Amino acid sequence: MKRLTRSFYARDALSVARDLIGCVLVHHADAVTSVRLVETEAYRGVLDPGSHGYRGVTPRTEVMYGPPGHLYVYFTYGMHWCSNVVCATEGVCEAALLRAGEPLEGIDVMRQRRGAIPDKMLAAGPARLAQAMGFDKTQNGVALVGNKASVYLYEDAQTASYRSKEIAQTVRIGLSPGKGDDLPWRFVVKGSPHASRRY
DNA sequence: CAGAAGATCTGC
DNA sequence: CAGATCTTCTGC
Repeated sequence: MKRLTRSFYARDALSVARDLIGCVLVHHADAVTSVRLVETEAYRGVLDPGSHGYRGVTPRTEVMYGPPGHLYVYFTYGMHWCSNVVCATEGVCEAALLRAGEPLEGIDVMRQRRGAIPDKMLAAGPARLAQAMGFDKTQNGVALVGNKASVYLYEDAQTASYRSKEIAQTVRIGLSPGKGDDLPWRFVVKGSPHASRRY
């Protein structure tokens, strides 16, 4: 297994989102939980009406405008947390939304967090994934790189096999008309039972 | 300072 | 298919 380093994140969000497919996301908390990503989306700051960073730096978006290789966690709809990895370089807002994954380690812990539901439902959606992984505002801004990181990503032998599966590139989910809903910046492993919706 | 929308999910 | 539920930002 090989940890993703700063140079992986220091690219445009579209490239990062695509290459995150098949990578493993890990959270070392009281217990260890991990998922293999099967669905991501790119959000591209000032280029992208769908991005929280479209209108520049605010208290909420400052993490995305910061250095790459950090986690951006936001709260929405009055009850959900969603997580992204920050891309590009400091001062440039780009991020990849972590939309769905296949549970690997800590499945029992994920069930404690999410309820007694099937594996394929534990992380099938950005808010479900964040809940299964135990992410909330505590993790907003944490570094994904460096030896002390408790949240990080890695690639392994299976990563290549996931990347060589058929990856669908589609429009993003949940955006209002005119807010970048026509941009094909979503990546999903075709036919994956762990995706937020079948494709 | 008020109002509206929101990168969603669950249960009816 | 509607309700939950509250943060964040915009406009006045």
